[in-house]
Amino acid sequence: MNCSVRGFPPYGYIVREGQRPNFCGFLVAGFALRSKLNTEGGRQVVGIQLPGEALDFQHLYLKLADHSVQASSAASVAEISRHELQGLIEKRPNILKAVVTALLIDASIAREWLLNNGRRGARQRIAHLICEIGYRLQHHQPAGDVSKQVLPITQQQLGDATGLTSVHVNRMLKELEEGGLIGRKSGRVIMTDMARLQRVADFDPAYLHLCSSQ
Amino acid sequence: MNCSVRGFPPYGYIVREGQRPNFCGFLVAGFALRSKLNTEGGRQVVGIQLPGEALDFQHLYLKLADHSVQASSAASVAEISRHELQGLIEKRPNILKAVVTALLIDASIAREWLLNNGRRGARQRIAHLICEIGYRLQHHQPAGDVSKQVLPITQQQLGDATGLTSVHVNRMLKELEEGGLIGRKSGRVIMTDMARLQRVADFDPAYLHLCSSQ
DNA sequence: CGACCGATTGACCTGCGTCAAATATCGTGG
DNA sequence: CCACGATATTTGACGCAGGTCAATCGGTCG
Repeated sequence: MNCSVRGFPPYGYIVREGQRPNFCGFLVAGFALRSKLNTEGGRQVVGIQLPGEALDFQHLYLKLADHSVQASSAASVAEISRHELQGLIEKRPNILKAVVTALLIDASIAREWLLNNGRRGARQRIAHLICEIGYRLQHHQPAGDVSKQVLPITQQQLGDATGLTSVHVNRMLKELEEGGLIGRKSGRVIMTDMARLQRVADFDPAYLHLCSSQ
Repeated sequence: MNCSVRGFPPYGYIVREGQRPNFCGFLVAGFALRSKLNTEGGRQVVGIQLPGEALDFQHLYLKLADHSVQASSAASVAEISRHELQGLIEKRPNILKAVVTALLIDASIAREWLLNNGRRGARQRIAHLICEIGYRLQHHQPAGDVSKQVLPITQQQLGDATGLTSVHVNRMLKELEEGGLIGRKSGRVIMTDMARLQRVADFDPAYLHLCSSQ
């Protein structure tokens, strides 16, 4: 199998909207954001990818990328040609199942984001997203202690993901901190009290399907 | 192949959130909505399905449904057991490709909805959704004339899909009508001027991937 | 040290929500 | 065909969550 690893700087584009990607990438290290723009320049983050996750199944059988994928920190990406991956899927039921399951989970997360951004107020909305990132981080590194890590997302990015302005995100983070629900470190978030935050956020991890693939 | 057709009344549940669906459904006639609820009872519509589309690929390899699917008019649904569909996918590359492509398009639509609901104002947001429904209707019935049809969605449902209240949807529809951008018939929307509406809505159909599966 | 990007804060404004009442539409049974 | 109830639309008055604008602060990197 032909597979190489490429490095990306922070803000480097891994896939650009409108482009035709010819390989499928897996995030080996670092973090990435999926995003779209409207014509007025508004940016919406439509997904967050953590180390170990796939980046480009989205375009496996489609001609053009409908959104961009961008490194949000220094990142390295393992690449396999799209054609080769298609071959693997058709021959190996295990791989087919893994790929489709990953796609289904991504879609489930997008739907939960729709609910979150559409039907929760700013405080809950931000708290919910923080919970999601915490859960997913923990799942990827069961040994690590999320309550001591600085989350890999800026206030600007939190705003772009929740449909809020960074100014308002800042106000809400201040409140959450004052309530003892989160910690801060030079402007970034630390999940010091997952249990309480989860209650405030109306967060139920079922949609992440962490241990429920069939 | 074992396949039966079932009828559903308006508002009948085809799949319930939290349930384990054991079959995959195809909408033969009528319309369906995908939706999720938060704990305060807020409802978010996360997708709309038109005749001819698949309803349950979402749960092909996942244990539990993360959202509900509900008929929004009288509907009939052709069902095939999930197990049987899994077998077909593994044996027939054509079917695999069709199923994955449908999933990818659904996911692309969800991402566009995130952008729409997060980064556009109420007027644009509603106009955009109307454009999408019009485009998809037209694609499913190339012979029909969308500009004469009443769209299969209520103002309440438009609100649940865009993250707005039905009251505000009503105000915006009134404005759109006064501007000559849409028609109305007993409270429902008619797309009388697709071209102009599209411009107002910042609508670009690329994300529907209507003719761009690989 | 200087430049730059992100976080922080305050003052002010507006788009959309809330509440509530009136009106229209549709399906059902008499 | 009409009366009725249930459901959806429509409208107005009012309030607030979150946006906008702008200035300041802080950390990081060359």
